[in-house]
Amino acid sequence: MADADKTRQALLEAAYEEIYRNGFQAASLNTILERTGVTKGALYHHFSSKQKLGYAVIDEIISQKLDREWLTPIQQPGHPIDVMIGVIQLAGQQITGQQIDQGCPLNNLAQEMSPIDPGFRQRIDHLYRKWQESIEKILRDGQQAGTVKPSINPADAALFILASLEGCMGIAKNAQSIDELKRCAQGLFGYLESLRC
Amino acid sequence: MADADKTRQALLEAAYEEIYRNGFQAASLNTILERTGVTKGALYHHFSSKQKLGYAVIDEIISQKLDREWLTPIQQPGHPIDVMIGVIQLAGQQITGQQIDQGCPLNNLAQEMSPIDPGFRQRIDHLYRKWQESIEKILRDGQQAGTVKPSINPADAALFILASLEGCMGIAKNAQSIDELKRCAQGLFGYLESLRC
DNA sequence: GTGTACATACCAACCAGTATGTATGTCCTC
DNA sequence: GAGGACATACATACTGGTTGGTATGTACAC
Repeated sequence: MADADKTRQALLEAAYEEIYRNGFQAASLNTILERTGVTKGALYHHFSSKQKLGYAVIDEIISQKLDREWLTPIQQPGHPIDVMIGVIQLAGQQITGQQIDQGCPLNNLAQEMSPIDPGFRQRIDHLYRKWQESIEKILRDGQQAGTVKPSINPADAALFILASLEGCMGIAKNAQSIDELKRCAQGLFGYLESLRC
Repeated sequence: MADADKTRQALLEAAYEEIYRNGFQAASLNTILERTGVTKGALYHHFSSKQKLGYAVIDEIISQKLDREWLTPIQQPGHPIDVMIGVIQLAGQQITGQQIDQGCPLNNLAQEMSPIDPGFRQRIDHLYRKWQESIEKILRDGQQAGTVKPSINPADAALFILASLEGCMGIAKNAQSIDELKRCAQGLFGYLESLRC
């Protein structure tokens, strides 16, 4: 049974890579099978369709990535604005040239799949909502602690911060330029500073 | 020869629709042919490959759309911040539910194609650059006229405005919600106001 | 008679998905 | 504890459909 779990996990990780590289629709099951050494029978034993495999990649791989890289670090103590800038800058430092070119895995799937598959759309929406709420929460906490302007609406600001973040990554992805990402992030930092009390 | 031009134009417009709906890779040439009533021989007479057809859609259809909906309106006289907010609000009013769901045609192609096809990437980059420069120009003019803060860097601010705009549309696309687009745009307007002198 | 603007028929490659077979483990019965 | 019954976890081979692309033919204009 441990072997079956390992097979399933290998499929999920290879599927994530293949989808990240080519998008979901252009992702080839045969390529995933070649990369893992798993056979088609095994794949369809674990996932009843390509669609279900894609759903599982969001629910298990991408969801974990979001947790690890955003939701958890954002909860550290400190001034909300400083914490957010710190988390964004850390992510920016760790990013590779390849990752810049390939963009945000969640946003890639959102732009490709949300108009054509409600199952994808809902799953992505769920993750975006968690992401947004994590920002909203620390803004609200900051308002109570007197470190964030009380005049702003935390939910609306969180939405805009999330959108700008994805926008910056999208622009930098097309420009294939870490420098452009950092220039763009400076604009976001300027906005974040304007929320400071 | 007028007939040939009409055939070519019909192909470009149908290709634009098909690509807008499904993305470039999933766009079907056969569907484009069905919609236009043109035959495959005619298509390959005008475009030597699917790739070249895609390039032409960017260079001719999407480029014109950008001109008509952004570059031209943004040049109207007035306070730069007011002009930009006006143009964005007008676009927001004219948008349909279907357009919300399908997002920005240029950003869709950027996210899908930039990592896997340099020809697409360069063409999209060219349009993004024009877009950004149009914003940069009115900010710079505003600085000279004393209506925009002299402390900001117009090029960096323009980059962030463009990124936020695309980010807002991307988030609203996945949420399939005009309301979310407007809430997100409010955040952008807040940032724009902070540039005012 | 030569180039333009198509039309028709076809092709190999690839796609997701399936039908069938099998090795292995587990559980229950006697 | 031997043995049949059943489920799990695959492996192999195949299918029908679709894809972008091409080879060949033709009508017409200059």
